Order: sequence, then structure tokens, then C-alpha cells
Amino acid sequence: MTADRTSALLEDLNEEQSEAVLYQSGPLVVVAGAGSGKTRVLTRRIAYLIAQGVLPEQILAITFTNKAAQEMKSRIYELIGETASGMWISTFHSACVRILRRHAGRIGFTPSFSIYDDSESRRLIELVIAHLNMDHKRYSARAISHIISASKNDMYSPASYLGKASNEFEKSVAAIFFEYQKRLRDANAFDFDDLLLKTVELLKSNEDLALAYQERFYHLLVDEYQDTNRAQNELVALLGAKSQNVCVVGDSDQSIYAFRGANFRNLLNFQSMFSNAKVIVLNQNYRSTQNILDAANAVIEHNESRVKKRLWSALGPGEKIKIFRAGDERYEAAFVANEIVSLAAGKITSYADIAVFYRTNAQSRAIEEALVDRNIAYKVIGGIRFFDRKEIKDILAYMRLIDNIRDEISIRRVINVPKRKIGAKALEAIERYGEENSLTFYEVLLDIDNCPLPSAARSGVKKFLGQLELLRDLRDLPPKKIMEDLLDVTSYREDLLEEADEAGPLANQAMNRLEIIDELMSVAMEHEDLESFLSSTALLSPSDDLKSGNEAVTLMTIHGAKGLEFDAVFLTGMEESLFPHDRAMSDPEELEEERRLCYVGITRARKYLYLTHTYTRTIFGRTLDSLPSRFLRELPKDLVVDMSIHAVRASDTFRDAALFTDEPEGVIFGMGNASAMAGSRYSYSDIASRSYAEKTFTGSNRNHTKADVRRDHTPGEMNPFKVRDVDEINLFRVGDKISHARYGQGVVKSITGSDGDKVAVISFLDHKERKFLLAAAPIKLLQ
DNA sequence: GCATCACATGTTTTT
DNA sequence: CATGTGATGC
Repeated sequence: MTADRTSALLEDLNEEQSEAVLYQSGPLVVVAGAGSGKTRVLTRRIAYLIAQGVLPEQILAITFTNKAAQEMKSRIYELIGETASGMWISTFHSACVRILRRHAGRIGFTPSFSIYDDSESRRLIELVIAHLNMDHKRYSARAISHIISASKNDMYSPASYLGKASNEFEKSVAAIFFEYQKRLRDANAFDFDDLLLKTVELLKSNEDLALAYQERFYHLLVDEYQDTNRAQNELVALLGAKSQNVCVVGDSDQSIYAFRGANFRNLLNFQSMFSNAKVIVLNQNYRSTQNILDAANAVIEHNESRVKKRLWSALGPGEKIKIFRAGDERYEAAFVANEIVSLAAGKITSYADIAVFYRTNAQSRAIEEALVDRNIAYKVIGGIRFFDRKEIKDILAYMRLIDNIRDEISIRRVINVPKRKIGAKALEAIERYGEENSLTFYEVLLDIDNCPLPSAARSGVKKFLGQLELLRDLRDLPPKKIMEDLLDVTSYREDLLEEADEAGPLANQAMNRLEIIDELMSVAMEHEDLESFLSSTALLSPSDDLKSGNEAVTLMTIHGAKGLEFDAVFLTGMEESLFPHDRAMSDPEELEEERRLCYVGITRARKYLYLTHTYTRTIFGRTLDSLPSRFLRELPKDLVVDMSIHAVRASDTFRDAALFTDEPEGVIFGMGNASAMAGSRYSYSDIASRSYAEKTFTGSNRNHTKADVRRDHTPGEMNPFKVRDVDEINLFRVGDKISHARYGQGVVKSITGSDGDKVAVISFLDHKERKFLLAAAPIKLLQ
């Protein structure tokens, strides 16, 4: 390669980055802090390798999500063009599926195996528990599936799990584990964990294959290595054993998936796996302002078990971090929405540069409502996957069966969809017959004439099998064609159309489902063959739904935000028990993971960072007082500005009123937004744009029923303000700006009654009007 | 076998 | 709160 092209690849790289790109061969660890340009390093390194004569086929690049893989692919295409095709850039799971599809026969599966997601695997475990006559209360499928999954992530087989089982419970779990694996095999199916595990197993038990892949993937590059689990780590060890050309990139401070088996020590211990691995550290951050980095550094330094490092930026201090404390989650949401309006009116040109993060998906709702109110386009990433919807699962089950008729879970799912008179009783009879004659579920269906059943159910089964027979002939057609035919053959679409024609509340739902089916159809069109369609739909995650370029604010969990960046970031729900989450607070290791999560959240922001929290929050129907997150306390005071309203903080009801004692430097919330607020008020009832906002909502189809009117203020619960006398009451005039302890800022619309009975109607930021007795309302005049 | 209702139940993060 | 499950009645 010419010196020119090399220097083009190194352009705008710093010394360490260049070193990582150029490092010739042998194991390499790039310890890459947040925003330190690791994707740039990875893509340039790949381009450089190819320029050096490495064939694209010899490169395997592993990313964390399909979305990240897509991103990396397109960036490499930009660098080297078509040469890049032929290179494997995928997630661990997708890569394993590709390998398994080729060699499944070697481990007793066929290439058309099904992939069970969590809910399907749990369903199978339920069946096993019932089959073994175990008490389903004592052995909940949820808990057992957790245990089995964790064991698999640690590479335990049923036998080795039994070996270390020390009590009755664990022995029973082992029994379930054994039967579960048998049923998976009978169904020709892998669960998510098996995709990794069985690939390792395949390569370990077939030296020729191991050698072939070791030679084929002469260069291995793995991103986000801190989030690999044991199986993934072993796979890397296995594939890299011969060439030793393994480059892993990661940041142990950003390890946030321990709950599903990830172990950041895989990154720290990489050198013990590949001795004489070269270590390169990237500490310069190109993303965020120094204030944001200082905040992130300060928080993460509270973790005991970590390797010390400090990010720095050349971008200057930038703005301070804004803290806001709201009465409740609706006010918090109103604040976020208002700030977004004001950001978009000035500092930030596109909604796409703004993101709102939260710890749990359930928190999105209040924020969505506030955004809808202000007519701000948004998209929610995560929550329930598109592919988790009922109708999608039904159709996919049929498509799977066309490929893999032994798939018991899919058979059970659709054998009676549409209705074929095969109910619970019939299924029981089929199971019993199978047990008595040692037949798998599918084998009983083939022998249905001999199975004792009501005749209606028997002919239902025959009808089902007949339809499948018909559909299986279409196996080699494009997935879109298959899907169309199956909708016809099963009358699935017809039934929905009928339902949609009928009047009543169901019609709307049916219409909605038809639309969703159309969406699936367009996904099917992107694939040429059934198996590629099935593989990719099985492995897509909610974050893969993220479409770029949309002019919309992004809402997602902090987990979902990994690897992304935005000009402005709102970290909401910064409260004890929520973030750090209740379930993580008692265990120091889990608490440190929460802190890493916080670190990840903070470092997503380029320029503007907001941290918000509330006085009270309603979770699962209960309203609870909330305390500020300990992570807020860990922020150096000189980096933050408190935008909360003084009146609210004066309350002695709240134990932590002294958390931020500095005078706020910023304007009291709302002042800067007055015009924006007035503007949005008129667009509130704009139905057309509202439905746009809902359309952009890609995650689920939750309806936006406004949360019902809030219960009236309960005396004593939160009334930090004393009862007023007549003189004080008379200070309030129509048009006055006030702030309310719970609902925040508002304007007095009218006052009726006299003296101590005066009642004010106040309009709040959420555009709702509420009535208050002036003598007692927890409000305070502003200005 | 299926629809409907009441109740309970469990709720972090996700490849 | 919202979803799922279980019991009841048709």
C-alpha cells in the first residue's frame, strides 16, 4: 500500500489511536474510554488490514448489537467500498447462527433449527415443569429459566450442574434442565444461550472445524469486550488460538450487563488468555465537554473495584450540568419537554440530537405524554420489541414451522390459531399419548388417528397439518411470498379483515394488527430466503429498531444508550431505589454496576447534560416519596447548576432539602421558556401532529390514554406551606405566576369566593387546570 | 371449548 | 398499573 493511503487512514487520529490501527499482528487490547474514538480505531484498523493485503473473508468483527454492526459496515464501506463485502461483521449471536446453520448436523440438529427467545424458552420450561409433575408455584418457570440461563452463561451442562447441585431444589432444577435440553433437541431448537454454547461445543468437539475457522478468521476484532460472558470469552479464545490476531476493545467502566452473565474481568484478564498482548489506552475524549467528563470521572471514582483512569477533553469546560427537582414524574416530564422546546429554539437544531434516558422502560410514559402535549416528535427505543407482538409471533411461528416442523413451541402457539377446536383438553390428550408411546409432540400429530381425541379436535389437527403441508411446499420461495400465502391459507388475514369491518372497539385493534402485519411484510421483502429472514428476526433487539435521521427526540433506557451520543442528554429519575435500582442497592457489586450505568449515561452527552429527579413518584399505582440519587451527591458542586424552584426546596417535609444549598445560578425554571410555552399551548389540540408523534413511536403500541386526573392533594402528605391569613390570600391576583409544590409552575386563571374561602383556578405547565383553596394550597407567588 | 370476569401477581436493565 | 392467570359460566 502506498504511504499516501496509510496516512489518509491515520488522518485525524492521535498517537495512541494510530498505534492501535497500525499494530501489526498478535493480541491487542484497546482500553477505550467513553467517546475516545474506538469505533474510528476499529474501522480504520480493518481498512488498514485490508490495505495490507488481508482478505475481507479473513476478518471477523464482532459488535454488541446488530445496529452497531450495521453502523460499522457502512463506515467501512465508506473507507474501502465494495471490498468490504465478504467480511463478517455481526454480533456474537448472529455469527454463531451462521456457523451453526452450516454444521448443525454435527451436533444432532438440522440446519433449519429454530431460535427460541426468552419467552419461548420460558414456555418450554413451563411445559417441562408440568411434564415432570412439579409444583409450578415452587418451581416458577421464570426463576428456573433464570438459573438455567445463568448456568449456561457459565458453561454448565445439565450434567455438570447436577454435579454441583447441593440440595433438593438444585437437584430438581437439574432434572428440569436435563428435560429442557432434551425437548429443545426434539424441537430442533436452540435458545439464545445455546447459540453461543453449542457453537463452542461444536468447535471443541470437531477439531477440523475449529482449525478451519481459526484459519479463516485470521483477524478477530471484538468491540465492547467488557460485556462478554464466559461462553463468548471462550469462543474468542478458541477462534484466536492459532493466529493470535485478536484485537479486543472495551472499557471496564462501561460494563453494564453483569446481570446477564457479562464479566468485565474478561477484558482485564485478556492478557492472561493471550500472553504478551499489547495494551493501548485511549483516554482522550472527543465527544464531551470537560465539565461533563469531570462529572463522569467524579461519579465513577466512587467505585472500589476498577482500574483508575481519567478522561480528558480538548473541547473546553462547556456549560454546567443542570439539575432539576420536580414535584412528581409528570412535572419532571413537563420540565424535560419544556427544556427540549427551548433547546430546539436555540442551541440545538434538530430533535434528533436530543435524548431522554431513564432507568426503567416504565418511566417513558410520563415523558411521552409531556412530549405529545408539546407536539414534539419522539421515538421510543426498547420496551417491547416489534417482534414480540402477538400477531407477529403468530406469523413467525408459521414461518418457522415451514422451515422446521418439529418446533414444538411454534406448533403449540398456532395449532389453534385461527381456531380449530383444539383446546387445552385436546392438547393434554396429545401430551399423554406422547408420554405413553415415547413420541415427541410432532410425532403424535402424525399418528393422530390413533390418539384418543374428540372427533372435532382430531379433524382440527388434520386441517392444521394439511395447511402446513401445503405451506411447506413454498419453503424455497421468497419470504414475502410465503408470508402472503400463509395469511391466505390459514385465513389469518381474512379473519382480521372481518373483525375490522365489524363495528365496536375490536375493529380498531384489528386494523392496527393489519398494519403491523404490513410492517412485517416489508421486513420480509428485505430477505431473499426464509432462513435468513428467520435468523435476523430472531436476533433483532429493540435498539436495532433505531432508525437514524429521524427528526425526533430519542427516548430509551440507559442500557439502550450504550455506544450512542447526543448533543443534549436528559437523565431522568435520578432517585434512590430507581437509580440505583432497589434490587441493586444491597449488593456492592450490583451497586457498582449501577454506578457504571450512570457513568455510561453521563458520557453520552456532548454539550448539555440535565439530571432530573422528583419528590414523589408513582410506581405500580403507589405514590412514594423519593430521595435524590446518591449519584447526584457524588457530583462536584461547582459543576452543577440547580434549576429547581426555591419554594419547593424550602419544604421541611423533605429530609434532604440541604442537598444543593448553593444559590442557583440559572434562571428559575420556566422564565426562559415563556414564549415557547405559549406557542405550544395552541398546538396542543392539533390532532394531526399528535398522531405523528405516535407514529414515530416505534417501540410498542401502548395507547396514550392520559393518566387520570390526579387525586386531590391529601392534607399532611406534603404541605410545607402554612395556612394563610386573609391579607396573604388577597395577595394572589389573576395572571400571577405561582409555583406549586407538586405541579410546579402555573398561572392563576381565575379567583372565586371571598376571604378564607377563595378558590383559585390555576393552569399548569402540563396544560391542566386545577382548583385550589388559596388559604391552604401549597403554592407560592413567584417574582 | 370458549368467553368473560375477578383476582392476584409481579414488575431492572436485554443479546 | 397492566398484564397474566385462574375460576366460573355458557
